Amino acid sequence: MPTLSFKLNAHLYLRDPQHTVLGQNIIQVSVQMIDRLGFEQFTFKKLAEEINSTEASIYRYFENKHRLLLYLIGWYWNWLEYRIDLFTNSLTDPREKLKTSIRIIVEEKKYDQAFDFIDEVALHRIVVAELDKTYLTKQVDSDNKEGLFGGFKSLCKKIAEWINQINPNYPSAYSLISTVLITSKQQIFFADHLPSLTNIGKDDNRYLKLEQFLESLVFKSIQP
Amino acid sequence: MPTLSFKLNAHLYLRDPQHTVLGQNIIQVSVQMIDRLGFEQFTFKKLAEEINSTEASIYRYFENKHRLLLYLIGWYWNWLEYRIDLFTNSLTDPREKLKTSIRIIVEEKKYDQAFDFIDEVALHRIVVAELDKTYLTKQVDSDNKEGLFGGFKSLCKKIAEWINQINPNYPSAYSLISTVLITSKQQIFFADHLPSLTNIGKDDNRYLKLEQFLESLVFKSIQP
DNA sequence: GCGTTTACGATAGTATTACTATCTAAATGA
DNA sequence: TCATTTAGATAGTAATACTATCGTAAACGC
Repeated sequence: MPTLSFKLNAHLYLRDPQHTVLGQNIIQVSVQMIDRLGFEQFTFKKLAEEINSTEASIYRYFENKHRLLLYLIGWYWNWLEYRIDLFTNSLTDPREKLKTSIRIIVEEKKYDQAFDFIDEVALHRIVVAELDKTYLTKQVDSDNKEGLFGGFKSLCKKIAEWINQINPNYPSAYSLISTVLITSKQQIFFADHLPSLTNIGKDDNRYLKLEQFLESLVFKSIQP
Repeated sequence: MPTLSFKLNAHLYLRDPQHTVLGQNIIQVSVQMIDRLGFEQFTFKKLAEEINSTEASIYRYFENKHRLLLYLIGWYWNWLEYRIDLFTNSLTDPREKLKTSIRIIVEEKKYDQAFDFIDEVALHRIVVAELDKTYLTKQVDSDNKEGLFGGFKSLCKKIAEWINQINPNYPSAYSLISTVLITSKQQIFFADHLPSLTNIGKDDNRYLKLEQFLESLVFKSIQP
């Protein structure tokens, strides 16, 4: 199986981390560390120690740690969209495409061999815990102008268009799908930490329950 | 009209800010400042300067700024629940109660004279922008054990019970209502900053559109 | 094969943040 | 009146999020 890579918005980084050993190291180890420490406790200094490099060297790749988070989560959305493309490719019915998308959005993530040096399982946990921090900032407008949220928007648009094919009169396709994308992470977080805010448990079939919840939410909502 | 106050979980503060002039000042001015600066840029030092007090004095009321945010947002949930109680009190049909709740959750907030020294309009903007930061932390579990999220949970439970009265077989009442509570803030944020993720605009009838989106989401979902 | 760019490690330094500690004065209250 | 509570004043600390400069080794172009 060939190794793939995504072309991410060039404003996300100063030097493309996919092209060098140090860059790949930064990505790989930062995923582990943010997953372990949480984004607040994670610093470039700690990362530098772990990869036997220096703070200054990391700053040559990323302007700051917020951009690194945007990069990682941007990568995640690209990866999700790639997977959705992969599995909807052969389908023609937009209902089937939508259903498949929801399954892929929700499904328990496994390590994807097609992408070296990214631990998708840890990255998924990062998205669950840190996603909202990417846009809940005072610089959201300037970040957005630079296109740093392109991955999320692109995915949203793709699925919203299928919804509009199913029911052209449904007026809230974008709201519905952004809600689904975010809720799919949030409900997992609640199940783990604030269980009285959810009906999803900690058991093995949590992903199935979540899928049923969201699938019914979406298909009932868009029904004419 | 009498002035009311809420009894918040005592773990939220070290000294009850509602009981002293300094405390009330801390609350009132921190709402203005967090609204203006955002939670990240807001510091106890800046607050102390603005109210002509000292950092040390503020630390006598709140252990840290995260607890202050939890306090303010806890206050907000209490206020929302109080308003929902006020308007559903006279209703008997759980469908009506649910519908009214959604209206109150979504509605454009106005200054509430019943509560001195809290600017509900600014506080609502804080909830829109900062809510997720209250629980997306590494200490969420210990915060939760201390009951710091009680306001959110209480509101969730109340509304979930109405859903279960309407359709006892709907299996995701808690997930649905926590989704609605959070989405109601998120979609406003998207409308202001990431408009391609929502169908809600910046226009005057945004609250009406949001209400229709969420009302249809909820009632179609719980239909047997 | 020689000069030049590039990459990166090493080191130092800075303003700010999020506290903690201690001391004193004024107000309160029994 | 005396003890306690409350808060202002001041000082200090470890950590964070950078910025700046320097030296060197490898790679790259011609």
